Amino acid sequence: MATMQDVARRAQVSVSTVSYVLTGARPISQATRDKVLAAMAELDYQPNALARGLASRRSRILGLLLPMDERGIGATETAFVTGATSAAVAAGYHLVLSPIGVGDLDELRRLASQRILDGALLMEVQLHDPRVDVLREAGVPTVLIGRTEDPSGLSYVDIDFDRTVRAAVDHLVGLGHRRIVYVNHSADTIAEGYGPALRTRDSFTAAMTEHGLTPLMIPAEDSAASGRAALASALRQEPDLTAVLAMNESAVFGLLGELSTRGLTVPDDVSVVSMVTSPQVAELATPALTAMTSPGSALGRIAVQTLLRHVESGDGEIHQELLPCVLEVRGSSGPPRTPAASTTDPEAADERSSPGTEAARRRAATRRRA
Amino acid sequence: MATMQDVARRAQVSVSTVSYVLTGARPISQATRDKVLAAMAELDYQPNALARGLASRRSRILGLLLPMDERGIGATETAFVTGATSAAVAAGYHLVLSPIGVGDLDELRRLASQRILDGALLMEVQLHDPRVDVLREAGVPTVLIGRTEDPSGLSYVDIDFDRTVRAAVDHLVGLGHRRIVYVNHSADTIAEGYGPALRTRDSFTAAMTEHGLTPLMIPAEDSAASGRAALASALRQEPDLTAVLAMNESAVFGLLGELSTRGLTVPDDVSVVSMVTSPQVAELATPALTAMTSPGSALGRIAVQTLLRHVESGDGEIHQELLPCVLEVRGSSGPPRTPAASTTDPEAADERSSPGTEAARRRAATRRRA
DNA sequence: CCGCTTAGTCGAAGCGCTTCGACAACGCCG
DNA sequence: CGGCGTTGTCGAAGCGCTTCGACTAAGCGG
Repeated sequence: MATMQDVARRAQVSVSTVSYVLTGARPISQATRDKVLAAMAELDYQPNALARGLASRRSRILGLLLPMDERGIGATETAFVTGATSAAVAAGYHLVLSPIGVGDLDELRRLASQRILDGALLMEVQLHDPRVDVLREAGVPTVLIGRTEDPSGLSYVDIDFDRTVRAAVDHLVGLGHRRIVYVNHSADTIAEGYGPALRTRDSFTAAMTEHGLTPLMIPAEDSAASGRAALASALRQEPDLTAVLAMNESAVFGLLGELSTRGLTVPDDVSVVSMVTSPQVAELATPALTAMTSPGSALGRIAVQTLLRHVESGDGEIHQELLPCVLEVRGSSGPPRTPAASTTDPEAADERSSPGTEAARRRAATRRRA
Repeated sequence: MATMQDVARRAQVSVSTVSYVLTGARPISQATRDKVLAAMAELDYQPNALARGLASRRSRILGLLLPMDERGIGATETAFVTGATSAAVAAGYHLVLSPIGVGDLDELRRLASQRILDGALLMEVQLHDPRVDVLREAGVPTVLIGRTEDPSGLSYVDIDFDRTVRAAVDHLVGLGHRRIVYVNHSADTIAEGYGPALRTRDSFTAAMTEHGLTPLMIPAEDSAASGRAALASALRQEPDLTAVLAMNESAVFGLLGELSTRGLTVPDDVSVVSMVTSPQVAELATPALTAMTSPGSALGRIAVQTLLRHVESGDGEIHQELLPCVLEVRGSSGPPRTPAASTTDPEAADERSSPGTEAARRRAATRRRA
């Protein structure tokens, strides 16, 4: 493995000159630069990142702290990661993921205090996230993906849950739905301070109230079984419901199963809209789910650029940005059968639907199997 | 940030003594050790990983090279990652994930030649994986998760696809199925050299043949739509099929949707077994999928231990190990309705099933909605 | 033509740690 | 009791790089 010494010798210049060619910290004449670059190429020289980091006090490594629960990493997070990675690489940094959640504070402390990371991106941020304090104590510049309860003084990027929920509600209300139930994460998750669950709950309540409708929220664990239970509970509390808005990807599938078990069709009897769901997952369902798609890749890019600004300018000004999810209408949402009669004959319901719509087409397809 | 100098001064010993306390490279008396440890605690000393790495030529960082396609990381991979992480941390190493696929060879080369990693774990290994060569050239010890076509001279851990497929086939044959179709990944994926797709294909053919049955394999893209198409194609080629074995998680859901659309029930009309599928995903389906659960966490642990043996012993002997997935019977598999008549009256089919089995119970539950 | 800035290069001093050789002090053996 | 292997500690020499001060050679306005 060639060192800078070798390059310098071969190019007949001093080590510092080679360094300046690499870093651009001082001007180097074109002739010298060419000699040095040629020597590097011939020796297949690669700078030793550790030595460089030690001398410059900058590792050029960014950490993405990404809790991994047993469910894995969804397409949304993946988009975020790829967006962040390409932004980091473009800036000459490495982006490494570390599966560190709020439970692994010791490992985080090690990572942060050992000066391995120039900066950190925090995913799955909780309202009171101890990781933020650990990083601050260690003096590691940080950008949050999500928000703590009081994010003042912290840079973050996050989904604009308020606009997202409102867009979803508007979509359903626009289709004619009045009885809409919101399936959220579990009560425990909410109590534990999971921001998205809280924020969407509040926005849902506000949006429904503004439309003059009564908000009904049902919590559900992140499991299919719990989704089934949630639907049962929803139908008990609101037998006339015509639409479900869900924040809980795992529960949605159970919910769809339960609808089918009860002989209710989607979207004829009940429309289903899933929040913050990737196209790939939405397409798994039959019919495919109308969903709010998250701007994952853009969030990742913005987060890295913000972080680098902090890293390179020794803590620049804070930057806070919210991006909404965009509505993608698929087969699971359509006009309600009739405002009050959810048990009407299917043929009758068909009469009042515009025959050319996607929803109508799907409904017809679904009926074929009856 | 305190340095080793500070600790040495405070403990009234030399820097090297402090170092020996930390590394244990030479014996230190208990009294001295205590003084040093006390000083470290008082100063909240954390060694600088970069300096340590530079001096010792060992970064104590292991890389997990994990391609991220748009679908994200499944529960299987997650289990692997957590298993690997805890093994690494237990050994005093950091384990960082890097989303590097076969397309990011340049980034991999940077990472490998810059001496940041002591070793690498390679996931989603292809039969001819260029990453292996890059790592070998850079002299980075590597353990594969999966296998290249000719893995001689390389350490790896992998799923024992042969035993896994045979277990799945045995399960179905044991239930009485004779017409079993295998839904694999796409022809492109196979052509591209995706090991699991090839190996399971071959094992399926062998297992079926040994049972005196005719193997039928249908390729499918990793999407629900393609799963639907695959089922349609399967029914065209083998109208009497009673069971589907699937290697393709995304396609399974489309396949289930298509079964339902055609009025075929699971497992009454068709049994479905999914390969290398996590319990979490299996539970998303209705009924929950009988599946082969991968030994993810154990694979991760073994991989790291193998890698560390290479790292610490300057390339020890190679280690190759295969672990099978274990069968978990859920609601999607049961005895076939009748060997030849797939359109028989459901009540008649019930006559010949053992009434106490889980499968029978589920079938009864399913029929309730008719 | 003089002093001044600017471009271009070099040497040396670290960055914070590991590791090697040296050495003192201590039993322990015959 | 003299030589010898252990044990415990120290000082110094790096690891491969960045960066600072210094120096030379132009370039330039007055």
